[in-house]
Amino acid sequence: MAEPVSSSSVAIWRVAVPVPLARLFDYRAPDGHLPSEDDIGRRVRVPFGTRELVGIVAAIGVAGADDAVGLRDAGPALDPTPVLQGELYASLAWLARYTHAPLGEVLATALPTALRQGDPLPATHGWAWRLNEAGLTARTRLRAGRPRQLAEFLAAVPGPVDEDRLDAEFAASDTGWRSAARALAQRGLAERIATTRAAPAALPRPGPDLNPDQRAAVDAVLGAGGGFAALLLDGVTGSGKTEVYLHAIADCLARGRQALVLVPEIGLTPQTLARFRARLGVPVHALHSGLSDGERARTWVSMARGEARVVVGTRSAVFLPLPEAGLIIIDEEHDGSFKQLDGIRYHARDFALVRGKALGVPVLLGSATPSLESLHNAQGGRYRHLRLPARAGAARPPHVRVLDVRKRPLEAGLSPELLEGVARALEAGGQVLVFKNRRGYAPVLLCHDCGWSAHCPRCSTPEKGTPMTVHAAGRRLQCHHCGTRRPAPNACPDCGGLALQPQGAGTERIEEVLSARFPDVPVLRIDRGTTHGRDALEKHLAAFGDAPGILVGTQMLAKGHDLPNLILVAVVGIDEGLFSADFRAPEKLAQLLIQVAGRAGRADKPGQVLLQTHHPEHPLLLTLLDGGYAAFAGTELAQREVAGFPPFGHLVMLRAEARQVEQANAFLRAARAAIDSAADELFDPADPDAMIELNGPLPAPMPRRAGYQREQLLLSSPTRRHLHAALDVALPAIHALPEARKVRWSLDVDPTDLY
DNA sequence: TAAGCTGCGCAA
DNA sequence: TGCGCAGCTTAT
Repeated sequence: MAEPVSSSSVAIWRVAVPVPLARLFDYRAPDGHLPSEDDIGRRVRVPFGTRELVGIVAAIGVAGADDAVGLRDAGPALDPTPVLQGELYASLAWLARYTHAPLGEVLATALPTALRQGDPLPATHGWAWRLNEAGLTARTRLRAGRPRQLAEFLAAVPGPVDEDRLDAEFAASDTGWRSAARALAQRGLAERIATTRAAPAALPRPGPDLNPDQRAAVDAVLGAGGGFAALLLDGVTGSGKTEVYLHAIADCLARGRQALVLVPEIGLTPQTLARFRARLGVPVHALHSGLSDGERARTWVSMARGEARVVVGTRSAVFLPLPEAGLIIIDEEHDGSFKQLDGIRYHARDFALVRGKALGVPVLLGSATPSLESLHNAQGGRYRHLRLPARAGAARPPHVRVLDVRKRPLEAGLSPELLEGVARALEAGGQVLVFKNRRGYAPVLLCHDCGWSAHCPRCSTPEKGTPMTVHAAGRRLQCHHCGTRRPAPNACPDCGGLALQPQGAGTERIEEVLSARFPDVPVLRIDRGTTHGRDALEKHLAAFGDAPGILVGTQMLAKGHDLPNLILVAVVGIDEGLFSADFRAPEKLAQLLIQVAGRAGRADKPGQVLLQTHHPEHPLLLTLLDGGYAAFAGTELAQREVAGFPPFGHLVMLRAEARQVEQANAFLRAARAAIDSAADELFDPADPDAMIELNGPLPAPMPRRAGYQREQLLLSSPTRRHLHAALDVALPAIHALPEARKVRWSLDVDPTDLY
């Protein structure tokens, strides 16, 4: 591979630099360096303008001395071997092409912050504890207690004991072993020593027996024979998806392979980790935003070295190296947090599938409410569809009752029937969850007599205007999309009735009303206002306990911490979700309703769900109640097909923001012209799917944010290929537009939210 | 994107 | 003449 470099030629590194420029930059490699394919993927510090940046060698070359004259010198490579290589490097290069983002930015995004900044690779050795001579003799004289218990354990196990093993061994204790170890060390009885960490052998502990459905699902994963397969595990809440994961991971570990589990941001709780750790018998690494840069880099590197075997992580964990990959799991695959909304706008679930295919390992997507994309793929035979219909144990699904609240007197949006239901549940000694997906202010002005609600005259989809938000104690209406304001009408424009009311309060007002009405029980509000930080939700819920009480909150409550005594879920304020302009709103609402309803009655107590609405005849609700999520998905997919929306059509969103609307608009008009001409150039009359539809420029649903005017241009096509081909042609021209200098713009392939 | 130009308006 | 700053150019 290495070519001799004569004195008249120099080795060139073509470096991917983390700047928004879609090209590589050439540097001279250090004197005497023999260019090698092994350079690709190594980090290198390079001068860039007046700055110095850390880039990744993306290609190598040799130049004659004359050609190299204009080139600057790269610093020495920061790594002896590539940090990004093999499948990961290739998949990231694919991602750069797919997202139309510069390779340097994509590669930088994939690296943990510490490595991105050029820090040396962290040591990944582990620590272990052992008793010294003094400890061995003194241990029997120790007082009963945690240090004594630890000393006995260290004495009973031959050799030093890894901290990971101690973590697993003492996982159940609330105090842990670390303070005990410190106490022993202080008395000179025990010592901590560094260990080189080989890949540990798995010692899984048996879990509960699998039911036939779970067994079949596990067999399907194992039946993939270690090759690529996409499997959709479609299982209702409480049907035991995690057990399937654990068995599949245990098998993966037994084959000496690594497993990666992606979970939504809210799903990575200490309880989840504890369950994985207790069962798998190997260290389970967590990767999430709450960790320090150092910890993230350590996990990344130990995965690259094959030392770490299992990682449970959020979105960015999809960038972990998997040199000995065996299995990738995406839990709650429908969850919106897998899509990155700024920077490199990747979708972790979709990228995980790309990686699984490249790695030749099964990818297991789990959800009680699968995304329509995944269901469509399952129906088309691209994914294996695995179902877990039964709830584990004897628990029955909750009974759902719709409360038609038209013409009913409401207090903070709560009907008498709902309040009565709450009272009865509390009297029965149970807990109640009141779910309201808005906090802060009244989101709609609604006619109590006929169901009319105020819509913005200037913002609309083809079918329906967007609801206006009530401000100033009901005196004013404001559109959150375009900023339009007008006084609230006194009478309903539809029926002339005078029963116009700001509809529903946010969670705060609901909390207030419920506290006043039920002063004898705790009322706990859970939303982004009261609950932020990693473990805040778990802590709140743990403190809430099992005694009768009321939880009020937003979608944060749809997940997390099992509440065995929760016997009533009351859902209020979903009406605005029924009429949202976003084409994904029905899907999100259906998923949310199913998820939150699934929280009721998990133990042996039957659960009840009260669904309060002004639109009891809304097709979404009827379909969902009648046929469940599967029926909803069927009708919704049919509508998506008619509208040409995903998964039948493919979208790309071009967004622009500027101080003046006209600047954003001018840029998008010019971009549209560039895309139009690219599409014309590529148009093949023999291929009717080749057409690209352009929609815009239009104001973004939230047209003004932080002082910037935001406009957008939506591209859609029945096939991805044509969309990408047109963008490949048009984007260099768009980058070069004079109008582009006056705006901040971005491209979002497969946008999940159209704003 | 971020740093460093250039050219202009303005105060002295 | 010296400054602040907006608007541009440029990155190997």
